[in-house]
Amino acid sequence: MTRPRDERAGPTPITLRYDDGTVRIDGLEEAFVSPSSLRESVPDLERDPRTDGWRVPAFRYAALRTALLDAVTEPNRIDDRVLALDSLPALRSVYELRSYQREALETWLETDRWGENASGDDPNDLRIITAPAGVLELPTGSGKTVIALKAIERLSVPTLVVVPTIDLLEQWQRELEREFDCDIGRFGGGEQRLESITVSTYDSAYLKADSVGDRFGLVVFDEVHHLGGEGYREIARLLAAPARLGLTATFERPDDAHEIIEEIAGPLVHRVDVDELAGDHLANYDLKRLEVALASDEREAYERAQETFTTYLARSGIRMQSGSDYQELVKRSGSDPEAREALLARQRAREIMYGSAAKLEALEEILDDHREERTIVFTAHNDLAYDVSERFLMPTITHQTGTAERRELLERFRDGTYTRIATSNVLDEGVDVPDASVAVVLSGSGSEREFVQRLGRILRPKADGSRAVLYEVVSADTSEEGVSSRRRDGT
DNA sequence: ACTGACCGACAACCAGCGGACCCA
DNA sequence: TGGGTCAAGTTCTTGTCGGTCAG
Repeated sequence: MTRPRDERAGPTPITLRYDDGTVRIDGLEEAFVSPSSLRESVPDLERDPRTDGWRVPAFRYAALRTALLDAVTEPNRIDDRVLALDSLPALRSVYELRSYQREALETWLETDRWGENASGDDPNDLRIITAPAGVLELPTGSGKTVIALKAIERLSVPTLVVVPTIDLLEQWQRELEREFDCDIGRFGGGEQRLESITVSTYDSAYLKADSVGDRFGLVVFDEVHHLGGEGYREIARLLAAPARLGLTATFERPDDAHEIIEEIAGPLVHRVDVDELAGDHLANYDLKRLEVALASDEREAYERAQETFTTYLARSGIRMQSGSDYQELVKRSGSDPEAREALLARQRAREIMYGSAAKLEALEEILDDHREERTIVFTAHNDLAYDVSERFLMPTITHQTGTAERRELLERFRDGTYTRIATSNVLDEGVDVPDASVAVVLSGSGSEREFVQRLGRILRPKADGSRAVLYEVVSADTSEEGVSSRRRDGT
């Protein structure tokens, strides 16, 4: 299928093509456009010695196009062949947005950075009237999916939706099929099928992006914080899609990789806080923190392990003030057996304070207080999850739980056969967990993201309007107090 | 069709105390 | 002078996920 060449374009137009995750630019010098002037808005413009042209990573396409339209007097001299978009039936979504959802969507739409529509005779350009790019931060349970569905409807352009887990892959596929009544493609879970609207896992998108990067006008990154990973960020770089929407409940990352996400997916443009929605669209909630003491033998073992750790630090001159100091310790442990011993001792200390006997006592009381309520108990380690399971006779889900068993347990939890469930990190993200009203964080990391996700499990509005409770059980006089305050910094 | 084993990716990982050095 | 930066050889362990392949 060839497109008619524009006769009025005069001699040698600038040609843009998609090529393996990049945009190839030919005819720049012939049109008297200086590459250095383009570099201001397209920093990674590079000469390609093999083709004697220029090249940018595909994610710069929108910026490149805008810059070129500014630099060229006659728009016709740009022959834009980057996107190869299929036609799409008119999309109609029946969802009514809530007011905060509408506000988020409109803010995102206003981030348009598409240049004026240039070569108007190309059906491929006409489809895209705007190219917004940005990230929305909204709490779990606030209906992020619905906003994305509306965004897809508004742009009505072939769209790739990228999600972290197979569970989410299936949820999105169902939603999209129901909403738009057309075939939905799928990359992931053993299937590689391209359609105008396609859902993909991050892993499959990583494998396919360079070959299908010209087929979408819009890309939606669900749980966009994953895009900060070293490998996953390539996905966004290889796609030419000028419109980008990122969704997450917790945008900022401790490693500052959100700055990279802003570059490749768009800046954070709108955020809604949990407390703005609590009581109205989400359940009201209480946070309770219980401190428990270590038993004397635990205390002794804890101090001994901590001692081993700190003595090594003192002897080796590591200051342990920031993350890089910790990295340093880890590096040394590769060659220095004493450093390794110190790290293992620290690990033992953590296991002791995370799984102390008194925590199980405290849990017993909590469970007594909430007998008939649906309760999820979270732990940091599988061992503790299994301990809880054994002592209180409640089912456990860890990553070792098979898919069939996992599905059955969640189903029974949903229908009320089980009112309690214990889990490690499995249910933090991406799994469709039935609503609960009580969450007990028996142990966990200092991650604010983990905390927010666990809190999200109890925030769906209750039918009777009752409040949800999240308990944190912390070992007193241990470094867990610091861990606990770190994770709650954002709330 | 499902399962288990394997692999790679990702994330969290954080006593406190100072000292040498560089640059504006 | 005052304030910010920061070591080297490439890195602990645990937990979780997706993709792949064999049976």
